[in-house]
Amino acid sequence: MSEVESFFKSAFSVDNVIFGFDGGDLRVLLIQRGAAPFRGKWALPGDLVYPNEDLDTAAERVLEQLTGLRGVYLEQVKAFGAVDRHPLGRVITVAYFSLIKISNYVVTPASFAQFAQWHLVKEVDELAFDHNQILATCLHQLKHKVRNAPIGFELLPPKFTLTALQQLYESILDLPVGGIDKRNFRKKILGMGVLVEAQEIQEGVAHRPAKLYQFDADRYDQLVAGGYVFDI
Amino acid sequence: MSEVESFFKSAFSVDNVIFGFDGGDLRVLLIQRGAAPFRGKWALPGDLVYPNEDLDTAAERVLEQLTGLRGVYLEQVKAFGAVDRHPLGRVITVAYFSLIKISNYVVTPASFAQFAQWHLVKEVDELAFDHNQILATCLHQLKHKVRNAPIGFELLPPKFTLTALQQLYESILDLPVGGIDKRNFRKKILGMGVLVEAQEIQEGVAHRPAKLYQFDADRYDQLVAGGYVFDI
DNA sequence: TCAATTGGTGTAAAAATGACAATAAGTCTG
DNA sequence: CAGACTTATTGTCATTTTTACACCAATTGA
Repeated sequence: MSEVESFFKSAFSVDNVIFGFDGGDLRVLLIQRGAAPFRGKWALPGDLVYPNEDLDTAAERVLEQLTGLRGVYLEQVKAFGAVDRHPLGRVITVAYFSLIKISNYVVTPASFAQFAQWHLVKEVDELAFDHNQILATCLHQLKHKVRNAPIGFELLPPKFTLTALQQLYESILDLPVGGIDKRNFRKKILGMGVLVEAQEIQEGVAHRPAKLYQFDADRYDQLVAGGYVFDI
Repeated sequence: MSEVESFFKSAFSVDNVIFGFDGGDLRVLLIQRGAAPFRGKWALPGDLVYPNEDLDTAAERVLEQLTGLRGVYLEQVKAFGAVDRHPLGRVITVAYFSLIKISNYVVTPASFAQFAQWHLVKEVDELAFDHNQILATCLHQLKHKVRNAPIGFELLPPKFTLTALQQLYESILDLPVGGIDKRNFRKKILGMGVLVEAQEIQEGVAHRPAKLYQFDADRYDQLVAGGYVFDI
């Protein structure tokens, strides 16, 4: 075997850290492994990358196989390449994270998974491989991203209240309830000019109904084109 | 060949984007390839990762082989994994960037390179593989990082003038000369409390000599431990 | 000594942030 | 239907941060 050939003995995988939000809590989608190694352990949904498949395409495929979902926010975080991270050989993995609204999707476990389940991020226990480390890195990235890009809005219904939006940020950023000042939050978010009133009010609540707002993507794109940087 | 085996036909490499500063300009270290593919083309210094070598270790090795340098700032950026990015097979590469002071190192080209040379970042032409894309991504990362971590100081002599420091930021951030207000810059950087006066002044200049300052790493670590976030 | 060059400094206006509490609009219960 | 309950909505003031801006100081060299 030539020296060059000895290098072509490796594989790579993608691991998706799919964060989900259900209206109150930040969760992450885990599968219970149905095959060795780590059979029975919870793990991030990942898969080997096909030889003729781009990395980004592979990440989209895994996401779609697990959630039936296309076109959501999906971003590469980084590669994890410790020599001994996979017991069966040299496998580098590339981590992606995405963020979806749990209620929009029915999770359909892939063949290599016995179960797929949404776990509270705060209660995740020991995972297979180096997945705890990957999760931690992606969680850090998520917190950074949610503050610097308008990705949070996709987790809410198209029309939402400002209180719901505030609670979403408090949940993802792991702040106590009310950790953000309500008046200052409203001043800031409305001051951005990317929300428009839906001209409707909340229904079915046993108290004063709140106004509903919508995210104005066109307006946001305009602002970005003019150099605007989202920051909350 | 089993299905699993068919996946272990890939290789990975690291490509280092080594930014250097020579007192005035931001440069990047490129090699001229001495072997196919892309023989004769300029490329980022990279190498295949040994089968029993961690990714981070490989990046450090490549950096050391090219510059004789250890212990400098080195950070993974992301993986690049388009199917056709390498003409000889499926090779994913993981990009790292580092930042060094050009005058500190003598570049010693590795075997696969005919020449290694510092190129002005602004004048880099067409590179081998997808290296233009990698360079662009790393440059973006560098600009972000230099604003949020005190990595710029390592590019200057241990004792430096505030004007030199300001010019360094202007150069890396691609701002016009004087693009940063001198008074505001000094107020901000001195207000951080991470610079101490060296109690010396500049010598050999045909004008009023400037005070020299030093970066106080201990003080910076203290501040970080207390929650301080570098931001310029 | 004077011209040339770069070093060093303060202030005021504007903008952003952060702290803080009372009234409004509904539902529900008795 | 009155009163209790719950959440929605709104503004001000003090503080901090940011930005814009111009003159005198120190040295070299002709």
